[in-house]
Amino acid sequence: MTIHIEPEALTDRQKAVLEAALAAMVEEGDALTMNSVSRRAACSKETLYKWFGDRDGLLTATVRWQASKVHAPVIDKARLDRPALIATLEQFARDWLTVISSQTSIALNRMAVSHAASGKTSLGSIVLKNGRQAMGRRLEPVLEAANAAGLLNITDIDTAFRTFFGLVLRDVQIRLLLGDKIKLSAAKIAAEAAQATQQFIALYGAVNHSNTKPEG
Amino acid sequence: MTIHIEPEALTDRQKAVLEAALAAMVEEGDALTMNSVSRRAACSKETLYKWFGDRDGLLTATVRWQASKVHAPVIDKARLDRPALIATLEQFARDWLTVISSQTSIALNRMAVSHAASGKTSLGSIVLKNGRQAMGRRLEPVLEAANAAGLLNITDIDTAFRTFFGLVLRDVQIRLLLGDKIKLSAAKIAAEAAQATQQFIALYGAVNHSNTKPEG
DNA sequence: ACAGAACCGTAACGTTCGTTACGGTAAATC
DNA sequence: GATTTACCGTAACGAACGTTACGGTTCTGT
Repeated sequence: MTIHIEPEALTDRQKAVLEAALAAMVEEGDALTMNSVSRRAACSKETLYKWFGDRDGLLTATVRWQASKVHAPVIDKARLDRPALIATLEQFARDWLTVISSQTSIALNRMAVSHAASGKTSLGSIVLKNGRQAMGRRLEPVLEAANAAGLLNITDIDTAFRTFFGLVLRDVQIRLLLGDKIKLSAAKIAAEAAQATQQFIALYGAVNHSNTKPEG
Repeated sequence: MTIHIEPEALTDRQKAVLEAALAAMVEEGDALTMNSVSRRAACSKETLYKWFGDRDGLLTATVRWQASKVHAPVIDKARLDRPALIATLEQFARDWLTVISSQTSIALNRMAVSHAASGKTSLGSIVLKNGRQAMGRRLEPVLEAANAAGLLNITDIDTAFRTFFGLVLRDVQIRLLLGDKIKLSAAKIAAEAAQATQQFIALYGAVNHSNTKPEG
């Protein structure tokens, strides 16, 4: 029996427990046990079961809790000229790379992938909805606005977003998930974000005023 | 105790057992048991342990066995003009998308991701070496040849490959790993491969003779 | 034909871990 | 102050599964 608790309806104590579960996920991965979580949270296993039903409910609540914490910053489409568009895309790419390369994101994605392998796609769909899909919902209005402003020349918004997705993430996410040791400094993230933006503009920019090369 | 057996030194019977283990991976994921494998392979568990040491050894041998089966077709760099380059890149992208979207590849990558979460990076590095890295070793000579022939204008081969990686795979791999139901028909794969190639040429092509748009 | 090895099928062992149950404590409610 | 509620810590139960052991069968070499 899995219990559904909306993230908004969580008490402070419950949030603290989920935070402990999150830490356990990061450090132990899918091998985390109800014991280790209860020890970390300094609570009894009985409480875990009363609040979250079973192990699956605890994992789901933890993923939902983490998802609810990530708030997409609002992007202002007020004055959208070419420099503003570039700045927005770069910021977006930086944020994205930063999140993706965080230990928390890696642990959550690994957990969701493992669950998807067992037919339990609930975690997978949650991560998908709050990861890739949330990014799409957040960026697509910007692309549409840029399209309307004559800055971009996009016929299919979804395809354009998926292209931006590929240009930003490249092989980073899969390598991180597979345990490849990558050191992504802030400078490197900024450089990758700038390059991805440059390439995206080169592909979809309506008019290219600069002679920038794809790579510097 | 994990036993190492080179894939070339496997008997036919052992290959059949690993094939059964592979099928078990695809159908049961990480939840596969020594029992299910032995039942599938019609062999005794004692044999599994004698041949592969332990569960981890069996999984590793299975991944290595699958990896040894995938032979990278040789790409002829003899006559490399622009149409030949485009055809090569498209073929490469098609093959890649086809492999990535296969049930076997999905199961193996999921297994490796799960293992990486437990600190066991052996499977992850194997999959990485035979996936992303093998693709790089295979494509980079082509890019270098195209560069030398004046067809492409690449300063950093590795970065260019990672860009191609992103343009081809986009969000497909992570969505598949997370359990998203995507139906990738041969036609769709061909279209995506063509588009990725077109975009790659648009970014790195030395001279653009055609007025093709990034998407059609 | 016969000895030995290899292998199959099944049973048994031990551990881990999810789940439940229970006694004890502290705070809240009346 | 008594009672209820919520929670902690620990113990105990039961199932799943990795691992090992064993008797029976087939294959191999001589």
